[in-house]
Amino acid sequence: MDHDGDSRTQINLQSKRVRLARDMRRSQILDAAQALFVARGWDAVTIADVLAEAGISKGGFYHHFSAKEDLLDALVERFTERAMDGTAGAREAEGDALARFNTFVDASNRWRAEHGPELRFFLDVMLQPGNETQFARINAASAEVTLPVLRGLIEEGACSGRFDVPDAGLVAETILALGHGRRAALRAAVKATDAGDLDAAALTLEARMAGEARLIDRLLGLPPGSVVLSEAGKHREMLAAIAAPCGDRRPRAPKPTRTPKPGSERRPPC
Amino acid sequence: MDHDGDSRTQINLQSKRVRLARDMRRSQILDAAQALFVARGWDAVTIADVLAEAGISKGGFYHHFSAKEDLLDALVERFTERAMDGTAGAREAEGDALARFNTFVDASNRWRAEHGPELRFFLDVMLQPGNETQFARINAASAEVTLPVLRGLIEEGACSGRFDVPDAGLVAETILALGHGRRAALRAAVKATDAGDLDAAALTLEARMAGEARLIDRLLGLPPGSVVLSEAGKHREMLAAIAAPCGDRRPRAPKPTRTPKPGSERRPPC
DNA sequence: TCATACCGACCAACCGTCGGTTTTTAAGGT
DNA sequence: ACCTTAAAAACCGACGGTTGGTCGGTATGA
Repeated sequence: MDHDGDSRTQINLQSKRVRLARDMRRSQILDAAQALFVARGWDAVTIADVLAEAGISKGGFYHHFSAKEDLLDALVERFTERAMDGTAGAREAEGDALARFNTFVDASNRWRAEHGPELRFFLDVMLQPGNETQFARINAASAEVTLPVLRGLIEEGACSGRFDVPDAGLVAETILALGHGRRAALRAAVKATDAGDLDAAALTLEARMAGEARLIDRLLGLPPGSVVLSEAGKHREMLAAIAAPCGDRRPRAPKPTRTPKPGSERRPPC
Repeated sequence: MDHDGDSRTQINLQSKRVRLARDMRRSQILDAAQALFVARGWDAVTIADVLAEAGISKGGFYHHFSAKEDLLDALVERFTERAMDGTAGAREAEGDALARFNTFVDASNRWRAEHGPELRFFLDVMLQPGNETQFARINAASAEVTLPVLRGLIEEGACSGRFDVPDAGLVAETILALGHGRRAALRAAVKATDAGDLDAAALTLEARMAGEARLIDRLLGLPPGSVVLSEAGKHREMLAAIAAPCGDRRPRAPKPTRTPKPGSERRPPC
């Protein structure tokens, strides 16, 4: 590398930044990055943006993360780690297979309700165009954790004769896939809730969940009404929890992909 | 950037490149891009790569496509356009709802078998890390086309009393989601086939398809064995069609994400 | 005093633009 | 018919500005 070699000799004079413990800085950077991804999306957020938001230099950042991608991995890991704790206790519930199944569903629903804002991030942001990569990873990580649990539950029910299932793995996978499609419905519901139409949104969601429950009944070989995905009115409060926690609306990033405007302004007034 | 600033005055002397009709060049570029994406993945392919592969200049490229993203859109459009023609005829089949359903499934299976190489592209490439964006688009476009058809078929069967279905849309969505999960299985099967273990791969696939069929039976409220996803041995020949058409193995792009090696070589010897 | 958190100037590479050139097509004049 | 002229479209490749990532070096807590 042969460039002007003497400009580097200038001495750093304004290092007023504090020195933090490793995990502190990491999570601080993670928080900053997550906030930015929420507002703008993966591609539209540059490393420089994260640097500014976190208040750290480039060198500092690359001391903790090896690449922009690494940021995503860490984000996913943090999320799934937290999510696992939420539903881990439901594994050793009591009762027969069906009761345990319903308990598990209820636990994950409850966890979802309690983590509204965070969920909104992975619900709202991941689905906006340009974030498919993150979404896929989150999804894969999530499935990797929940699929074995679900399959275990179903297999157990099949062994005890409570369920009538030809292939537990396939059924578990299908149920999970069902939830995958639900995201779109949830997204629409959140949107409607934001627009003030909570009742209609809750009703629609409730209908979908009821439909799903009946499908799962069939998949498990149970009479209709066995599986209960939600008590009445449960989704209303869940929607309320997920819906925008602050009064301010998001900036509505109008640039899902890379900005092709090199003119002067690069970012809309947030 | 201070390099020789007057180099522009040199006159282009070697314009030996032929001039092609609009659609010709477009599809030529598309072919080149597709081949590269197959080999390396979305992020690892630069515009310059496509330029070189297609034998066209940057200006020429941007005369036909507005951005790299546009390339993907065009690719998706071209694919779905071709795919639609393949199964369009199956819509007006004869017989009762179940027979029509089976015909539809059979038609799409047949189409899949006939377009092995192309399918392999969307199967093999889209699933490699870093291609989630394309995969999501392909998937969305595909669903947008096939979901209404499937739902129509199911609704019709529900009206005629042939099917027992609470929510046709939900069931259609679930069946489609089933196919989504199947991709992973197919991928594994293709891999096994490449490794020479065609029999085992076909057997595994056959088992999965049988399981799926029984699930769909339940979803549609039919007795077991009604839905037929494949005649015996059908998957063997399909696998054979999909499996690598050429004897040479792909370069196995070792850099799914951006290459952080600025040393000297940027691309491994292909 | 030694590891490590941290800094910021720098670099290569990339995408997309721009002024310009060449070829084709269309129009008009004779 | 033929030539001339003009507009349109295909095509070129050097350049600008931005981005992700590197590197030598500094500061600080244990």
